[in-house]
Amino acid sequence: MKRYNPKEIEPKWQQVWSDRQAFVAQDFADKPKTYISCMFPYPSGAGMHTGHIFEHAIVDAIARFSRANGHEVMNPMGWDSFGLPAENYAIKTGTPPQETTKTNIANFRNQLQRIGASIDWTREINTSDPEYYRWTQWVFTKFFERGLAYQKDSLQWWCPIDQTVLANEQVVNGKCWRHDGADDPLAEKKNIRQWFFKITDYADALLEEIPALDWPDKIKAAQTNWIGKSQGAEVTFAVDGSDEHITVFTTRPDTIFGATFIVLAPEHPLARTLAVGDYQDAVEQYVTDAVKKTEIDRLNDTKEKTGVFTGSYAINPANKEKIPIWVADYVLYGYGTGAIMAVPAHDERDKAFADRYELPVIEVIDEYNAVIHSSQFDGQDSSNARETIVSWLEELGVGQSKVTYKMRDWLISRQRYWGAPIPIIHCDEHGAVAVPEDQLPVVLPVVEDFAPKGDGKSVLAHVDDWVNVECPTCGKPSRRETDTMDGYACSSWYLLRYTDPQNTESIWDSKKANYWAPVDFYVGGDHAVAHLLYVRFWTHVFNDMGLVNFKEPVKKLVYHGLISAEDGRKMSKSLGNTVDPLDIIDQGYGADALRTFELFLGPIDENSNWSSRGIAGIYRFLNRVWTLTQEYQDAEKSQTSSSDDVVRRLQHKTIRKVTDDYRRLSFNTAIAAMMEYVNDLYKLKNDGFSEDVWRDAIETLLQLLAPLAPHMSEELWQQLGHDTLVHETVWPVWDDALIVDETITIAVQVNGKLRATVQLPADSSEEDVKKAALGAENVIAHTDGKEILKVIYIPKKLVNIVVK
RNA sequence: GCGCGGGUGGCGGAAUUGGUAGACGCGAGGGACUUAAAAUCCCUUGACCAAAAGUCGUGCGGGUUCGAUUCCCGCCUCGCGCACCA
Repeated sequence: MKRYNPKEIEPKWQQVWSDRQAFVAQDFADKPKTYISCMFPYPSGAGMHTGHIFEHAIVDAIARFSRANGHEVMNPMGWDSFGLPAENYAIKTGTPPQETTKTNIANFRNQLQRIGASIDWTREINTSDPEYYRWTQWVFTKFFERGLAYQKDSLQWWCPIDQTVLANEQVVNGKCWRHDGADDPLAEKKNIRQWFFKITDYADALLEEIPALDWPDKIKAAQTNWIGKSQGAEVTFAVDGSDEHITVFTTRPDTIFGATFIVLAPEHPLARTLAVGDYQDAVEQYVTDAVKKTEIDRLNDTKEKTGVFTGSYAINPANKEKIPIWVADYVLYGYGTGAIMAVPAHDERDKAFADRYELPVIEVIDEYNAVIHSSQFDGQDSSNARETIVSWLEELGVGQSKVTYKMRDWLISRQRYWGAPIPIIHCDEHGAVAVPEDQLPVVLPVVEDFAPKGDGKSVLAHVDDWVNVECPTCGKPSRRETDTMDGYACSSWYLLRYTDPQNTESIWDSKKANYWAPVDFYVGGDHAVAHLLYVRFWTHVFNDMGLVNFKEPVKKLVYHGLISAEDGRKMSKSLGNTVDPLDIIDQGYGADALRTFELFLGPIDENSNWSSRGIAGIYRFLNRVWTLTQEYQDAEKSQTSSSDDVVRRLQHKTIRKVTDDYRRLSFNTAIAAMMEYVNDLYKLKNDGFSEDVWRDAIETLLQLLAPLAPHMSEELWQQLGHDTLVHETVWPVWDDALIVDETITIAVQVNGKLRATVQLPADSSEEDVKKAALGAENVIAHTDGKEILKVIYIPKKLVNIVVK
């Protein structure tokens, strides 16, 4: 009898799959298609740990299941290879990111091959490949043409020592992360010209599609929140004794009679100009300090609201009252108009502020939600008053209804080397000019020294022969844009590139994109808003450009949990608690046990922990499948066996259960069902093997198992005499007639408590069942001498006898 | 603070539509095989009880129902996301 040896069979089948090009996806195949993808990885130097393998085990199980169900499956792979770690490594070691990326990709590819992932490697893409980012840049130029890419000044963190822009998370205790000692200066805020994508133009379109997405509610809610649409009004307040006006945004125009002061964000242009007399110095100081705070700091200061009076007053257009104008950092410049009318009676934050600075509070909504102290509007329902007051303000010419979003435009400039260069040339005469399509890609030049020069620019700014070019429009000496694009730009369209990855003429052939996409299953466990919103945004634009005939890129989002280390902490190299998948495979467990085990840990959308003991249980199970198949092959087989009917029934029940579980992506219960099946077959084999029924039972098992443990399934499939791959045979179908049990077990309750179970023929009538239930020994004991009020009958399940 | 999920044996988890709570696995205990061990196979394993019977038991407190892990109300608690968005 052959022994189960994953080390031998796994490389063998990986080679066979590769030789036969078993997973190459055919365009326009004459069968249903399934397009499935994971969120492509950043190829880090550390490689993948067993936590990462979870995602690939899910993808591969779905891909193989779909293939076995007669679908043409595209399961591609690519690399999100631009990013900071490679660049920082280059700064430290001088090794160009191009090189480290290449090495890391080779490592990732090897890991995926060794777990037996059924990937179509002919579609491999890599975001840092010029042939790829050429089209990222092309999209940028199209966005630029459409007014969706634009430059504007924006306040950014700046390190005065390194003379460089800092990301929010690089500011520690108000100082640059590299210079946060006691003597080091505070980081500053500087106005810098940056590139943005106008995602706000698509706020409504993106919001509208959310309800129809087959995505987890959690992600849909997160995106809805992020877009943050709110209906309200803009109201203009005149400044007393001045020509200036302040426009505020409010969602509660019904409370305008209760507005007792105005608050401006510190960044608001009028904050300084409205400061008068003795108040000027304090306002100046407050604004300077506030601008320096990160938004995170402002958040932490929530408990204590601070602000300063400008000395100026505004006129409340509703009641003509003179109300003071304050500056406070609890008002954000980036939202609404950066100014609010404060209604302390009906807003907690305004109340806290009013309490602290002893500002007046006027109630304008009573406990019945009716408007009071509001002149002609008194008595109206507050929600009704929202409309009538806005109409009134409109008539007065000081207000209009207005929709506002929390979402801001997407800042995409990065003063970094390792990214796709923004394809723009700055000309004195023509301003920002897009690099013409026939001059793309703008190839990232190889440099010697990757360290930032301290001027806040990417090192690209110092590659003179790269930077200095002619203006495409007039030919005069001009300079290239030296910022690169946010990595999220590269990942916003890769799912569509997979449909036509080698196209050198256009970003993709629309026929191919429309055939494969949208993605049927997109598997990931991260990026609830950022990437998953950006990829939707780009696809909406592609739809407007006529490049695809759909708006939404992802039909079903499979959002999985994370597998942490055995100690319950997140797996990380620095904690030293990672588990290397290749180690597990090489220890002898093999890839099949690894994959199956990870899917057995629990429901895929929940978090779980790695367990070095648990995998042994799965390995035992696979061994039993192996042994059973060997014993069948080696045994003297008869034509029929006494347990044939039972075997057949179990087989069909298991097909139904496992198929159903796979369809709802409930892999842990599918595995449990197969274990039960194998355990049952183990007992039944003592009755002897019958040739056909057992062959059928075992072949079914191999087919059901193949999406999870493909190597073993192929091997045993071959041993049983097949020369095709497992998935090339049609997925087993169950016969309902064979599943029906001959006897049924009925639970018998008395007053809802289980007192007995009775066995009856499956076709017993309601009367028979009730009779048997009432006649059960222990039931008689509990009903004897009591009045039976009623008998509840649930067919094939239970009888509940209600007694007094 | 708001939003979205969770809380079931020693542990991971199952119960898909309100119908026998604890499938399957891990761990533990016992047995078979073995000179012995590993491996393998079989049995037991929610708590109380010697056992049958019984009682209790799905975070806590109520409710609806013949019947609630499942539905409703009010809490506690853990995780994740967003966070002064007017």
